[in-house]
Amino acid sequence: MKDSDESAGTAARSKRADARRNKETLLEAAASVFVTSGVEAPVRDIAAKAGVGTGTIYRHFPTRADLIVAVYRHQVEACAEAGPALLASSETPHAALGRWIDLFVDFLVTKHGLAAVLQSDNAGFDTLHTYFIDRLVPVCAQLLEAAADAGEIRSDMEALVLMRGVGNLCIGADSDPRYDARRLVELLITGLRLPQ
Amino acid sequence: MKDSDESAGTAARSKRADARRNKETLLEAAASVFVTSGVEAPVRDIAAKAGVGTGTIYRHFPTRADLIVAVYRHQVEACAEAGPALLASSETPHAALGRWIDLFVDFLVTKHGLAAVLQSDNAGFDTLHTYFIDRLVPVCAQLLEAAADAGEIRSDMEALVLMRGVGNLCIGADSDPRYDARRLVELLITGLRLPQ
DNA sequence: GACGATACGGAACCGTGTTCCGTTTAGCAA
DNA sequence: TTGCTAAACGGAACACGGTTCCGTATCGTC
Repeated sequence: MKDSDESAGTAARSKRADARRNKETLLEAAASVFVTSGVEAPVRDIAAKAGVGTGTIYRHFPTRADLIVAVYRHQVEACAEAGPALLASSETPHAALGRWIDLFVDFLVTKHGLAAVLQSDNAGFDTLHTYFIDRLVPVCAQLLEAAADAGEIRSDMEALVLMRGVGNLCIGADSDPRYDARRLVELLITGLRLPQ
Repeated sequence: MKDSDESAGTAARSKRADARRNKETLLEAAASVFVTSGVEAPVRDIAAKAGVGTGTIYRHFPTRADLIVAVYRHQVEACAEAGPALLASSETPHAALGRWIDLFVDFLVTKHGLAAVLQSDNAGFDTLHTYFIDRLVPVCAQLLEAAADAGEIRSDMEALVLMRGVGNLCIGADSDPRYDARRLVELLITGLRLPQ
């Protein structure tokens, strides 16, 4: 809640009304297009759906990645906030970790193509990388540390590596029904366990 | 060894000498460019390096993916053939599986960007998918079955899924030194183990 | 109602893979 | 050796993607 949330803010005087309206329209159009055509949908398609020119998109979102971030921000936040909650409510830290990773996988798998775009080293998606990493890695780290402290898992796995691994496993999970990302992730988490 | 291997063949009469020479030049140029710029290097770069026009590339290799397949065919073949060999020479099937996966990871990780391109659902890379899947999945399946029969691992993991998982884990392994694909793959294989 | 700042639209640009076609050349025959 | 033709070549042109630019339209204020 740092910007673009005008509903309760006292500031936000500078933007023109039509601009704010357009931004909202764009977010809805993008969300809708992402559902049907995947995250890799052409910018022009989104502009068309929203009934605006491409230039308008770029004024509101400097790059495609910013648009993606904006569309999914809420869900990423929810995922991030679920971490501590699960830790508090689960029997063991390892169970919390498992459930949290499950949430993360849910998120990635349901957004057609998001996982693939998340790892693309295509410069220009830096915003996307940075946002996901900055927001989620600390949460994952907390869960990992708790589980390690409880002696449930090995302590030499960095959150960043695990997150990227899970993210990678989710690539292509939608486009091929034979591929079972969730099971592989499960295996990965199992492999993390210390032979008690 | 079905075509393009003229050295010992009695056939191969139809192609003009310069064409054969160019194909060879192209393969070398592509291999060289792939090493320095990655598998995603522009076709034009490869053409330039080889000193030919882009049209020439497309006459020899109908699509970029065909060129990639041609460049790496030898190594994929070697990997495929290593499967049965490892199974015969290792103490246990699970050890053979581990070593074979290691070979596969070696291959993917050292080819800058190959893993990423391998999974891209970008139609047009079908050739690449098909070749890898057709050639390597049966080998992996054989290793998995042997290990399952020996009671070392769970028997409900399909080779295709495992291979794609391992492939996915290798994505981006080169571009970020903090990411440790090999360790994640190890974890995955560990997770496969039956609690003895 | 007028006017200046703000926002808009979409043509234009750049970098991809791929196709197309006029030009060149290898290889054979006379 | 010379001439001919099918094969191969080169690279301009096309399609398609993200992004930029700028003339035009609109908002909001005076």
